[in-house]
Amino acid sequence: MVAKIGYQDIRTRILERIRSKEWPLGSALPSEVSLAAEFKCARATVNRALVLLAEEGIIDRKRKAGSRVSDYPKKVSRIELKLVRTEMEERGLQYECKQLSRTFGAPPDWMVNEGRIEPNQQMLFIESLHLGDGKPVQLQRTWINASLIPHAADHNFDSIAPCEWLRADNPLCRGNYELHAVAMESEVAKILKLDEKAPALQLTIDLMRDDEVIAIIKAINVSCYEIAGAF
Amino acid sequence: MVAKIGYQDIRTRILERIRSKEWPLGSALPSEVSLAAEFKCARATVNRALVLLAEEGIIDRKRKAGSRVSDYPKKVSRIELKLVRTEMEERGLQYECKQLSRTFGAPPDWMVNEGRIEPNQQMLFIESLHLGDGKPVQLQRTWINASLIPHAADHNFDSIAPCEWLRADNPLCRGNYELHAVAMESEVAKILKLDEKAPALQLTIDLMRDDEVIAIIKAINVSCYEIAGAF
DNA sequence: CAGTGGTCTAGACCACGGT
DNA sequence: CCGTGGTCTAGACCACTGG
Repeated sequence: MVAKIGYQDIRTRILERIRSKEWPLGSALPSEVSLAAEFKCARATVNRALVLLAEEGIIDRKRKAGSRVSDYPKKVSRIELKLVRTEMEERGLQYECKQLSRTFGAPPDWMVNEGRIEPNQQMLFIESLHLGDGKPVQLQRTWINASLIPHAADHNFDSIAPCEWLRADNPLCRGNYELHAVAMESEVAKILKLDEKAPALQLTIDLMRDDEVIAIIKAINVSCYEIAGAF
Repeated sequence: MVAKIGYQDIRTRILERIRSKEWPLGSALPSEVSLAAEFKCARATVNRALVLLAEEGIIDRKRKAGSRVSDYPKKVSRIELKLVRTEMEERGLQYECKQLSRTFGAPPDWMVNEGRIEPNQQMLFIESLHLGDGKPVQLQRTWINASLIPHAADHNFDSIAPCEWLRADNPLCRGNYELHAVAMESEVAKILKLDEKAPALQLTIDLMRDDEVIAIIKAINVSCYEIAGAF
């Protein structure tokens, strides 16, 4: 009895053939039926392998036309945007979050000008500092749309960060993320204990519920991002 | 005859229950068998939906223990690191790539100091500028390990960017990516026509073949990254 | 139209790991 | 131990789309 072939094995063997240029970039793969015959397994098993490869951006699939190796294989990676708390815990650092300020009023000009929100909304603004072993790691500025999340006003964000509270209050809501390199404003630099105009990664999150913005978060980060993936 | 239920439908209905807090964060889901009974479909269909949700970081699954809603749902996103060429084409801009310089020799000090490569390797260094409609968009500095990719020396990277050539030459090799915010060096700023010390996103790619570094790319970017995903 | 991928089914066996 | 998820099978029907 030969060892049974699994979808991971099929994926591996296909990858080998692509890497060895037996199946060059842009070339057509055999159909699922013929691959199943070759590997002596069910078509569903081949299908699972091919679906995986397509998700990874390595092959393109079309009905009738069949599967082919991407001529420009996408470099698709999975990125996990972790909470600062999670990152600190994974590194074994003591996590702490402090609320620095809290105000209520109209959205700031830039937010309206960038078209992120309508000017007539009332926003709860919280500035919070995240520390790892006492050292500043990230400054978060959170604007919560008080018209949509009125009960946010009842909360004190001294121990729980606004982003964590929002996540628990609105499980699984969508976010649009933008990553920018910015020069630090002097007040931010002071808080993070860095030089004025030091370069920093700034992540802007628009938190959406059915096309309505429930909150906007600006996270100014001291560290960097690391990703691993296919090239 | 009722409409047949597909795995996407099951995923949607599960998401609804999580969003409505019928199944709170951290709570256990019914087993695949009971869900299949409830939805009147095969277990494989439920399984496919649950595997999807697990990949999205929304639920955690363990044998015997069953599935439960992640207590801290991960914010997993897919990010596609596109070639500058691809990005320009998608935006309808004229893409162009110029080789600025090309030298050969030992790896630079920082590369050795950061432990990215052994000092005794010979590297081919190419500096190339990527333009969209004539405007500088990205500066790439590529070091190719000439010991591992000797035939790179035969190539002229005046029209084809080193990263594209490498990708075609080594299909599907792995890369480790790091994203940093940096202040531009004055020479770089001059080339990109920006202010000295302007903040920029710098992507560093270590290109690997079986634990050996075949190339290192530093891409200094003018633009930003945008991602969409679950919060 | 005909071949391809997309999906579902009903059943099966197995590995893992709480209890 | 034994229930759970992980996977495979053989077969089926359908939707899409290229020729």
